[in-house]
Amino acid sequence: MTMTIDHALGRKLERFARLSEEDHRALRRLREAPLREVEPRADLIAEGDEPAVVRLSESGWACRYKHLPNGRRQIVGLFVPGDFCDLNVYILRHLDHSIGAISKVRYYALPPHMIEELVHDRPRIGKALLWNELVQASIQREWLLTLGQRNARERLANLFVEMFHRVRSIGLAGDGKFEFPLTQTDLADTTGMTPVHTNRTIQELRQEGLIDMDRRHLGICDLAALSRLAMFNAGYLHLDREGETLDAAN
Amino acid sequence: MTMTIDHALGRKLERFARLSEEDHRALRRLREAPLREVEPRADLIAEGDEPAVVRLSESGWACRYKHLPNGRRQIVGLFVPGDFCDLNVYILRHLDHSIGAISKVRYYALPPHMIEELVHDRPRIGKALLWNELVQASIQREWLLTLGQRNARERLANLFVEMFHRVRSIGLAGDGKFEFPLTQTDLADTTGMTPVHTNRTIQELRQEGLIDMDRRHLGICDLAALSRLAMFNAGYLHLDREGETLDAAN
DNA sequence: CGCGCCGTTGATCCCGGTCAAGTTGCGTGG
DNA sequence: CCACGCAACTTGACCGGGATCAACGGCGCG
Repeated sequence: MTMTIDHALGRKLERFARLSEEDHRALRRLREAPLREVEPRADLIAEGDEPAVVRLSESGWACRYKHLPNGRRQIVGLFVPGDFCDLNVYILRHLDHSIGAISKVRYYALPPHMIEELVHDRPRIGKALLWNELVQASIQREWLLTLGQRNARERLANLFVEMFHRVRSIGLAGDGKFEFPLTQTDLADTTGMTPVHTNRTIQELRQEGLIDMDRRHLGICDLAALSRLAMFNAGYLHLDREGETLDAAN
Repeated sequence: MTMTIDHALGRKLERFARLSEEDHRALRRLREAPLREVEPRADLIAEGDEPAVVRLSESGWACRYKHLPNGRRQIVGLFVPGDFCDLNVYILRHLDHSIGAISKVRYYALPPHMIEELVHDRPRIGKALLWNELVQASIQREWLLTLGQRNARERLANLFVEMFHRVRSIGLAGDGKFEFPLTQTDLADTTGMTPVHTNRTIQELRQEGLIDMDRRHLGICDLAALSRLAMFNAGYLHLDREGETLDAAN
């Protein structure tokens, strides 16, 4: 079951500001941009490239990652449908990281002027986009906390709970079970651990009845316990409808 | 030796866009905002507070940090003079982290409308500020790479080289020696290690003739070797004058 | 002059890394 | 329909970087 991207995106942005019918129309117009498709494991854009377009994910999962010269890889961000991969980075001359597809990804390649016009014509959307970027930055800070201070079980637990909330917020995980296409190696590169230890830790969580995970699905069996283990603090996702005040009627 | 903040800030922003005399005048006017002072170890703002002003650091070092319920602390960002602590976060309802002073910090408390007017009146400054935020985000990504994939020596080496470049870019470290007020405990909270291991690792780097560090100064003795050890890749700081094109004359 | 923070040192432990082999499952082609 | 191949997952044995626990020394400050 797929959903149109302006739907997922609109749904996300509405967490910050209630959008008018006109706003939603403007978002739907983003679908006029070319739709591109990349296979799993392929790059959307690689480090050093000059970013020319803004990528808006339509379906599939992708990740932002960086390499060290010794070959080690760190995933520094995950994208689900409705996420902008690089809303602003076209400002920078060269990209300092790469973006790769995890599952098959389809995305809209928006020319920067399209964003600039959208922000100009629909200031409430512009503000919501800024808010969205701030949430992304907040997630990055939480990931720093995770890598610096959480142990193996806490790292995985926190990632699972976060992604559950993020996927649910776009309406794709109502029942606690959702598509989760990361391999254990991807998980290892995300949590800064080895694949072997990632595997063993996942098995622990499984045996304790906290999660139910197969090759491409993740089930959260005991959200409360998992959140407690992770020391999950929902605040950083800013899930509460912060922008009740910023109403379309105003 | 202190320097006026608009000087440090202007210098930084000019890495992206050449500013006109009018632009510089507008930056200088930021100094009309109230100047506040906080003692070392005190907070500028704490998690959960409602951010009401934009803080522009004038002198001293500060850090952004997060706590886990078990008491562990992670520093997720460092601020030197001329840095905005939270250019945009007043958009968010509640702060998801705290900002604390490391040395004595003086900062301008800018009302949000002052920034909004500045960005509106001087679009080139607005664009330079956006660029500056993107560089901050890039630094966060590199820190994720550090915490996930670098070992103890590499972590410290990378931090030292990064801060050297950042301090030099505001004109405070011409000779490779500069003020560095972090305690070893602060360093431990930044690198995700224990104070004990931080201490031992610093001693290694000292004995190898890479650094020269006393209670509040850091000297980079062998920048090339330290950069190599850290696998430092200057790209993420976007130090090259990226915005030659965005000239004030245009 | 004494208290507290910071840096230093030593002894010991353990979480997670490393190395090395399987095993399972799925897509591909004969 | 089966054989093959590859990628992902699993398991076991061992190792080691960094954590932990516990003192102690130095220096800045009241």
